[in-house]
Amino acid sequence: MQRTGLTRTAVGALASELQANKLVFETTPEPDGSPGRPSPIVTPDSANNAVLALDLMVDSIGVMAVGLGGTVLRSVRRDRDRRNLDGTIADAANLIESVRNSLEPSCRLFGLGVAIAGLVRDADRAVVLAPNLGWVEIDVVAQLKDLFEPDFSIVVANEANLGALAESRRGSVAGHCDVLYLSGEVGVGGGIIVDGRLLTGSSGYAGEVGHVPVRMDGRDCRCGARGCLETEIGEEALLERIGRPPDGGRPAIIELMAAAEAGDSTVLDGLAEHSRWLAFGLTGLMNALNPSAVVLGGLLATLFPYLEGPLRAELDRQLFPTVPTLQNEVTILPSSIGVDAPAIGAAELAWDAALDEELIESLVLRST
Amino acid sequence: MQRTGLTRTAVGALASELQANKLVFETTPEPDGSPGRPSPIVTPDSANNAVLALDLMVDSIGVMAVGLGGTVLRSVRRDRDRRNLDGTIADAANLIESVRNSLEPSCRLFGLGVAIAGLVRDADRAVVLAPNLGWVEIDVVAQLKDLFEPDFSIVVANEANLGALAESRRGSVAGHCDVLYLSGEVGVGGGIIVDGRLLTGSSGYAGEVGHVPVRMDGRDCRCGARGCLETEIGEEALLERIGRPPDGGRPAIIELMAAAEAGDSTVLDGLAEHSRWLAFGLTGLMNALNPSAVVLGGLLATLFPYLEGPLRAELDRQLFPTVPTLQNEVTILPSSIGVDAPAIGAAELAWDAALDEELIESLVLRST
DNA sequence: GGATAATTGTCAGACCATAAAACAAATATA
DNA sequence: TATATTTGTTTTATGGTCTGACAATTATCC
Repeated sequence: MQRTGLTRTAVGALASELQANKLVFETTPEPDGSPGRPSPIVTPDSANNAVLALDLMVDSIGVMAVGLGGTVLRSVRRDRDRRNLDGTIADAANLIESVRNSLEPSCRLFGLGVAIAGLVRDADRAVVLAPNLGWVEIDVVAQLKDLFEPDFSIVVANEANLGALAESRRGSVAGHCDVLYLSGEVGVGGGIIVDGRLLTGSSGYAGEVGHVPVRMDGRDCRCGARGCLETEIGEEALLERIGRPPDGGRPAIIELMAAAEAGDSTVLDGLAEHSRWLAFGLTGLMNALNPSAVVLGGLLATLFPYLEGPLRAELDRQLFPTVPTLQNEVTILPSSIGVDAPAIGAAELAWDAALDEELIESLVLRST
Repeated sequence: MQRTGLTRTAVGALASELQANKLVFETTPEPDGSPGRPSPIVTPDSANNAVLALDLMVDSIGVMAVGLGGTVLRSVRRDRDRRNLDGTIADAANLIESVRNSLEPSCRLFGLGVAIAGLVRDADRAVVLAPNLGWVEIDVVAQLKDLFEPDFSIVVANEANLGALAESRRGSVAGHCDVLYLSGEVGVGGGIIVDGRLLTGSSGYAGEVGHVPVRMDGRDCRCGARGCLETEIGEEALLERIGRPPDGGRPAIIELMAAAEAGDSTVLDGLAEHSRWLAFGLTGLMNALNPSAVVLGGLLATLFPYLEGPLRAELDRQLFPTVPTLQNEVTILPSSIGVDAPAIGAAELAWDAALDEELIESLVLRST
């Protein structure tokens, strides 16, 4: 019955402890036609137990409250128009306060997860470099901790890494334990899930799949290197490839989608070429990591209907073509969460930290 | 004192249990000048507890006996001259028997680890494809199990993956938890260590870093794809780059080393170009995985003195040059184990499986 | 509708690993 | 020789889980 290998006794003890801590409540189930005494359904009390998530993207700030179990209780997003650090932090603080005040007074908060479009050092959770935010060596936790109790748990991680976590737990590939996530906008980021856990690497910088080099004589990348995947499958590369000004932004993409819809062969050819470069980058990562699923986010999710065909065709040619079964073992899907993926991932991370602490706390309480 | 957080009591109980099982013995230590009662030194009884390792390489077969703690008790290698499956298996069986018979009669065997130059499916430990051995869908465990008791533990994994495991535990980067290993011979393989564990991926095919594509208009690869890293940094590519016949094999490499030693500028230029491609491939993997150490094996270890300079220079240009501290955080070293790395890794894997089983067994024994 | 089977919660007792505390043993130093 | 220091050992306590018996709740069969 239970996958954990625990007995009814132990499960019951744990469940009643969670109930005593008001983390879950039990309901009597609908009769389902099976014989025997029915098991009560334990439901996480998501309305009264939540974490906050903050997503600092390049051109918007998102704040969420996510209940235990993953229910999104509140979600707000506003444009990021104040481009200096203090202004961004102030806007974020205001959003956080408004979300916090909109929650029921009975709702307990267990932590804050922050998603950042930049490199986050694992050791001190500091932002080492966020080129698109204009940050270098910023201690985000220090900037935000005055909003909360002194011991309030704040965790920080890379935006795309958290997007990967969100997709692998709540998104289109929920249940997959080995996931490669790749999200393209102006910048290209990603994340790697191994055995259900986010791969952080030794310092926390893992998952920078946008900067896998794919073309030795390629364009200069904003990271300072040359020929990165980002310079081939980022937004600017796509627009340039199709003969549009590379700084056209979202309106240009919308126009491009319309042209593709109308069958514009220049645009479709450009998207096919785009797919080939995407496949080229994915092949290496898939051969190195052997994921069971690949999720494409951001612009790549938007364009997925036009990318999928040429992408699969190219992968068929590149992914160990001598072992044809290999290709069928991997699922390739667009993101199902979309722009909120990093925030949802940040909430997941905050919950992970909070539940770890809860566990430790309960052990300590027991021993006193 | 102890890193595990256990008390003296618990450590003592575990140690005496291991001693009762004749897995370890205790010795009185040399006086070291510090006050207090000295702790006895527990030493794994490597002479009386061993696993076997079999390494099926392209042109040789290696068999080892490795004691508890990693001591190599026996190691033999012979050329693989019989090219059919039955012949190879027969030779392997003979080698295994001779090694087994050479051990003390008191020595208990806890399992066999097999390293294979091919793709190994995790689910059933079968060899899906070993192009250089000429194998497709071979159940190696079935081929070998008649040599042993019916319930003898046999584990199988990819040769380069096991090389990575060996280097991360017993080799030049012992102690590092996040390691990228890349070994080049005719074929290029590798392995990825995450948090001290071998990354297998969802099906067991992870670590095929030789087939990361690096050049869209590159040469055809034996894997069926085009432009794989192997086609740029494999032995054949190196010889061709320097103007030698690509099938020169080891004699050609020895001659090439001599020319490099003598300062032949064509050869040195070729090795620098080789290093640039190596750096190109490594950059992507390092950005994706953020390892704390990179180990180069096989031909790349042999050539390391000539590759290191240009390799580091190229990595300086490619690895997030805007964050200069990043490059200093990673150690890059040649393999210190050499050709025996896969066999030692296979022994490690066999020990892992055996100790898991020991643990389970002791738990079962307790409860009866 | 009542008896039976099936399934699960709950309680009491036991077990096992570890922790805590006191004591013994072994070493260095004054 | 005495004392301090460090560690092994023994005894007792504790906490989480398992076992087994019993109670509770549902479906099905007659």
